[in-house]
Amino acid sequence: MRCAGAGMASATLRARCPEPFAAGRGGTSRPGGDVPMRRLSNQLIATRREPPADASAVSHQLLARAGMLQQAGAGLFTVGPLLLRTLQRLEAIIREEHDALGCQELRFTHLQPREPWEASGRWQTLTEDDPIMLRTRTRSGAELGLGPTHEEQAALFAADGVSSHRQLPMVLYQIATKFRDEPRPRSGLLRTKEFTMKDAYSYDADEASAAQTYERLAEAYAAIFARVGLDTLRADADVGAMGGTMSAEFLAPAGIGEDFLASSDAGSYRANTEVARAALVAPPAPEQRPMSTVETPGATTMETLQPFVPDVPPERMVKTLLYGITTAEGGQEVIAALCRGDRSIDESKLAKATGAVEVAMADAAMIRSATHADPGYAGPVGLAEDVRVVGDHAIAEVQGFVCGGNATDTHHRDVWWGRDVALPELADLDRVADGDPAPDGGTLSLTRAVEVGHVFLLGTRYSEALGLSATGPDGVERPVWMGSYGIGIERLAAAVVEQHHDDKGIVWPTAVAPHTAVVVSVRAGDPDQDGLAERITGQLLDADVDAVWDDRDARPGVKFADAELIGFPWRITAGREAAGGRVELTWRATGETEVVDADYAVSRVAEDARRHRVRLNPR
RNA sequence: CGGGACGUGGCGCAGCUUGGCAGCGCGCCUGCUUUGGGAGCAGGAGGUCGCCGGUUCGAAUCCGGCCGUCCCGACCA
Repeated sequence: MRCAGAGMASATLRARCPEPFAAGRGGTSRPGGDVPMRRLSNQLIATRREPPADASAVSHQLLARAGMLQQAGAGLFTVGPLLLRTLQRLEAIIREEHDALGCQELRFTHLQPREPWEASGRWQTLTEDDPIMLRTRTRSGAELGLGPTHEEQAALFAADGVSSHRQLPMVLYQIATKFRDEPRPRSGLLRTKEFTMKDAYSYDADEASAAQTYERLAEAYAAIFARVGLDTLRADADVGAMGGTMSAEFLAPAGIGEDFLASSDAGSYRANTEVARAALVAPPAPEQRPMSTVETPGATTMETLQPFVPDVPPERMVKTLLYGITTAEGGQEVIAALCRGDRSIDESKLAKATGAVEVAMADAAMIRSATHADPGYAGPVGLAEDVRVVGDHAIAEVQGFVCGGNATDTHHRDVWWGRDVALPELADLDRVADGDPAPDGGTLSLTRAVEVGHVFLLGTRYSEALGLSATGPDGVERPVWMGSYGIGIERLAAAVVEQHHDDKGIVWPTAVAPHTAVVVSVRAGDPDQDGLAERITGQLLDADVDAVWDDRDARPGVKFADAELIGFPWRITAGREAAGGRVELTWRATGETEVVDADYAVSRVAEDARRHRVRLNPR
């Protein structure tokens, strides 16, 4: 990395070089000055025509083809120099938005002692029940977890310094590596075992203040994703294993997403399908008639049942599905889950409602023992005593319904809750689907999406467990309200690629591109072209534009294809008209090209860069 | 963890059914020509066929075990 040189633009370029290399040393064989890192000929550009066979997600394929990524193992990736620049830009944007709110950056340890995890009650959960935390032992026998998250440490750090409400509210954050032993890493960078995360922790004296802080962080998240150029929606989410009182996630619609976002066309309702509710209209109750039994040979599904009870619509039926669940303590239990005949059960909601760690459809033997019938005839009336019954809220509104008779080829009709059978425990078990009525009066549609950010209002769980409290204005000491806020950096980059690409490659938004502009000299060695290209590169750098010069001795087609695959927002091409000081200016997103004076190209790109300025080295 | 697939030069793949010299495309190296959309010609380098064991005169190929990777599901802070 030598930085001296005698080329025409070397004075300006030299100013950009790291101090120790900025002076001394002789010339170079390369034409026109010498700022190696600003020349693609000195960088490793390992583009490929074809993606590795293991890459299936578009973002994984394109990042791998662009040479920005290399897989080290399942869910483990080496981030190449170009991708690192993008990650650094993402981090810079996140820092700026957090610092603007007065958040303070710090760094927790990756290795965390067992004891605080014991104190919060999460050691067992995270190392045994759902062993997502990798752990190890020191030579002296101390047990350590490799941090999958840092609530415990966040509570402990604050406990050491916070004692009064006057020090609050406060937000601490870090940007650091997280380790999670994911059972199934997938889709390239979207789900990995090791990744960079921005995690923030908020501290407030009371709930009202905590809710405000939570809201401000959520707004900052929206601002961050907007700057990044990622289309995201904020949605109500599952509080999950974190525990807490409120939670929202930021979902970036993308075909590869693991989450489903239910959103209303009326615009005011959005939720992850894990918690989404449809606004179901209760079917009108029929005239009271005594419960009766109907012979229904072979009617083991809603469709085959319908002809036997033609006057009863599916919404006036109650479906009974039997599940075998595994509880957190390892126990096995049979659950009868009830929903309306026209609806279905969301198994993740069922798991949450029953406290199950695992839910599976019951097998035929379990069904026979619970119902004394072949599969397909289960119902709430007369189930085996030891079967726990849980119903979706919507079934409470259904009366005079049809349900399985717990005898082969038999159903009951005109069943009334309270009269014929007790209304069971109720919970939200309903699986929402495309076209369902939304709570805000609109219609729900489901979209695949990538979860790029998640915010939690935690309450006082961790502060109580770890001794974090503050004295209020009334002189009473109370546990501090905490919140926790995460953004996955690599996943964010991958989501951007999922949303911004075309058949030629990646189309980075300006704010997060590895470089804002690439200057291409069409024929390496042509003095006019090289001279102009280097001059432009220098001018761009002086204008604070992150530019590189593709000075490689390669055919133009290769350079163009690489520029498009890597996805630089701007390409300035010094070619035929270089001698006259004219270049082509190409906007990657549209492919639009115009022939302009070099100075105009520089100012045009500089203007775009200014609009999307990201400070890579703050302070 | 359940189901499915795959593992052969750097990358993508064929060969395996029916055992008999390890191949193709891209990339790489050298030379000449070429030079505005992934160049042409000529020459060349590069592979313990994932690992271990078995069967066989002989194994990339058949058998067993193991490891690794991907996809679907389960799970997911």
